[in-house]
Amino acid sequence: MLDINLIRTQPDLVKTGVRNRQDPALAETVDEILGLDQRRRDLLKEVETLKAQRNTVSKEIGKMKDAAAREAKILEQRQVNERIDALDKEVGGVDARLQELLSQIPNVPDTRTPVGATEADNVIVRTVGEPRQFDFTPQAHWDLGAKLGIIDFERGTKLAGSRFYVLNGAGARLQRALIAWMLDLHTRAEQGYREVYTPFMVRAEILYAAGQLPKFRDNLYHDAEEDFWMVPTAEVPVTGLHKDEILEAGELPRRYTAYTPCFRREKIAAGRDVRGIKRGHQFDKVEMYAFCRPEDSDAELEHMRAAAEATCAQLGLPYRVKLLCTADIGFGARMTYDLEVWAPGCGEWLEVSSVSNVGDFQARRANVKFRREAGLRPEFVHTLNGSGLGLPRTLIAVLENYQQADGSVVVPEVLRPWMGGLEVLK
RNA sequence: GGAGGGAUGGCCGAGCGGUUUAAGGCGGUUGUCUUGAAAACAACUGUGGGGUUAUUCCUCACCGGGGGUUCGAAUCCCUCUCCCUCCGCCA
Repeated sequence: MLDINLIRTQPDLVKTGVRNRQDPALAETVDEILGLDQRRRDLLKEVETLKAQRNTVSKEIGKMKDAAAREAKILEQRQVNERIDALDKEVGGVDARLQELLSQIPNVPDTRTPVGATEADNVIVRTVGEPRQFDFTPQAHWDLGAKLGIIDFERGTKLAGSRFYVLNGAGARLQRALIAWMLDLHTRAEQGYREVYTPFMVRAEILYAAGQLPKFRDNLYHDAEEDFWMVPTAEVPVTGLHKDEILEAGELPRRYTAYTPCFRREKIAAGRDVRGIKRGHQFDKVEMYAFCRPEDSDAELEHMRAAAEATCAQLGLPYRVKLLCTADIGFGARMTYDLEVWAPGCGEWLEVSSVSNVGDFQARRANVKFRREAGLRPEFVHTLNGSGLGLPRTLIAVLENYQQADGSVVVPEVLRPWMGGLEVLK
């Protein structure tokens, strides 16, 4: 959610933003918002004057002794109340429309976000690590995993249908090792994230606060009976953690890391990426999240990007860092880095992390503020989120990068303590 | 699942149709006193919106959320959420 004040004072900045996001029609929405905002303020002026009068008159009535005069005053006030009701109704209508339109306007891209027309205009910032040279043809994880007996696609389908799988034995343990190792990495002092375990089902209002509703309703799983919503990412419950709170300036930045399963319908992508474990309705992810002061969010983005990079680097996976262009950044993001790891078996770069500075866009919606100093007005915090990392794709990259000619897979050194010392999956 | 009791400012806690401009207390900030601190005393101390600006003042809304009754609602009615106590069930 953008600040109405920003739209009021710098409409051209907002319009340029939506054009750069390749959504020029929204520029007209900005104009409609400006009109509604003016109308709203005009109405408020009128109705509030009337309400001030009513408050005065009501007090007078309370003190009146003469019954006839009192009755006359009450009748008179009834007339005024009709006008107030009508105006209130109109304000309500204007307000609802205004909120609806306002919620359709995406965040203004950061000046450093490259302007681009398609995802082809994303900028590769750097590539780290050399893709390994194989003296045999590397297998894709769906072959590798099936032959090792650690990924069972048939039984996954039996249990829940397409896009589901079962991790078996060392495969299940490898994923658990990755999760535990990642959480331990992010909670170390130099990264500074606090581990939290949150509900995996939340109320609708938490999804509104995180910006998932109403826009992404179709991608969410929902229990109608209890009105519980399955989280599509840990970003949702962690954003909600400080909903309607005013934080102390001294406790910022607040960094959180959380492991959750993520549940997504993936309707839009039906038919794409059906093979393997790259995209499913249920996947695990370790997420990083930060609440910070506005002036610190640029640095916080780099800190989080570095934390995500460290995860890839310490696993020994070749990866590259992409700076997303205006056409490809998410709705709430001002600036986003994507991290992609190389998967030699399926022969593609897999997005394992997306690290974004959301500015005050989400904080405004979730109403998370901080107080700079005692006595000063609370201000909105900035929030950032990033994966650290998504599990299925990291698992793919580990299996495919560490495979050997005989179909066995070497366990990356850093994971061995969580694997009971196991060195090779075979 | 059943029965009952609650939700009021940063915290505690009164108010249960009209001098409430939400009492009182605690905490906090500032000041007086003091070499300094404490104590005492005094003042100030919520959030959001709109207007105004001689930067100060005016105004509206908010007593868990939403809706209603009324000239007037923290107070009455409806509804939802959450918390507590007891019973039942249960990993």
